[in-house]
Amino acid sequence: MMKSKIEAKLQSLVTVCRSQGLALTVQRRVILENLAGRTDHPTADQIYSAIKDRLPGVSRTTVYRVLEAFVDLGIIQRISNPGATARFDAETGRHHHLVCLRCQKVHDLNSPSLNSIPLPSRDEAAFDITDYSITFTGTCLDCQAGVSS
Amino acid sequence: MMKSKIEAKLQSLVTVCRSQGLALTVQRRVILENLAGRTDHPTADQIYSAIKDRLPGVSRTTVYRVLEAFVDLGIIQRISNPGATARFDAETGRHHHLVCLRCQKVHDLNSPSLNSIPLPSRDEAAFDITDYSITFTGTCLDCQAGVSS
DNA sequence: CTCCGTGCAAAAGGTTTGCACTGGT
DNA sequence: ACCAGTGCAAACCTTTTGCACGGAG
Repeated sequence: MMKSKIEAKLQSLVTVCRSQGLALTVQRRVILENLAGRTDHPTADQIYSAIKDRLPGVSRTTVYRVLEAFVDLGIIQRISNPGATARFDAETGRHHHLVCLRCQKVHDLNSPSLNSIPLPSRDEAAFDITDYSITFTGTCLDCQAGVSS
Repeated sequence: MMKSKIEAKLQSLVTVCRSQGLALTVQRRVILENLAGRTDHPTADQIYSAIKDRLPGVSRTTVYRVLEAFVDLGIIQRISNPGATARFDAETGRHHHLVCLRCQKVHDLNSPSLNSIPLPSRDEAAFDITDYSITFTGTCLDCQAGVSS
């Protein structure tokens, strides 16, 4: 029953690959299976470590490439902001961010109503929450106007 | 009037430095002034590029070190998840994340009430929002239990 | 005067790229 | 058989670290 989630993922991989004419390689299957089967949010390298036993000779490069392909296909998600380089903000109060998926710019959003959403309880989250920030993703008006390639 | 925000930041820098016995160097002032004066969320390198005219001979290293110091002092904020390495998630539906500031692990949080917060309007945000994700920061129960160094 | 902070250079990740080969369709 | 996908090695980019000098407190 927990397994069906993994299988659903693998199924969508099959479907997407078929429709896009992409190769359904062992590497892709194993990588997706591994990622779908864990609840932490591994880095590429952690996935590499986890699968290299089952897939001897697999290379780190492949893991990176496969993960990137999956993200493009919408099968998996990359968390952290795009570009993965640290960004800094002089605004230290609680505020939120609008990340443009096209140009990757980050805009601030101050909205009082968003600054007091009900926090999950310590018990519900199994976590001691001290703060939060909402990241909205979408397209900024500039990018909508100048529709480039 | 817009300038007072920058000055307030510089003022807090002065205060903090005094109270902590830290040096109030030109580099620190210029870097903070630059960051406080822009609304994008620059990377360390973007700040470096911006200030190297006004501060010839400044090194990238210093920018990194100063920014890190500011983050520690609570004067500025680092956005993107800690560690800055990309993490992947097979869960593509809307869900939220609990990031432990101590061990940097990322946990999922599914909470129906958080999945339907009122989105800012397109006009309010000047942005076409397609999705969002809330990142809660704090300490996970494991880290609270095993209080390590 | 004493250290903290800086600059340089080099190291240390993490990620990407070029090229030849292998394997899926 | 063809072309996408893979593996390897090297390149690349961002960030960190060691060490000696210079300026702030």
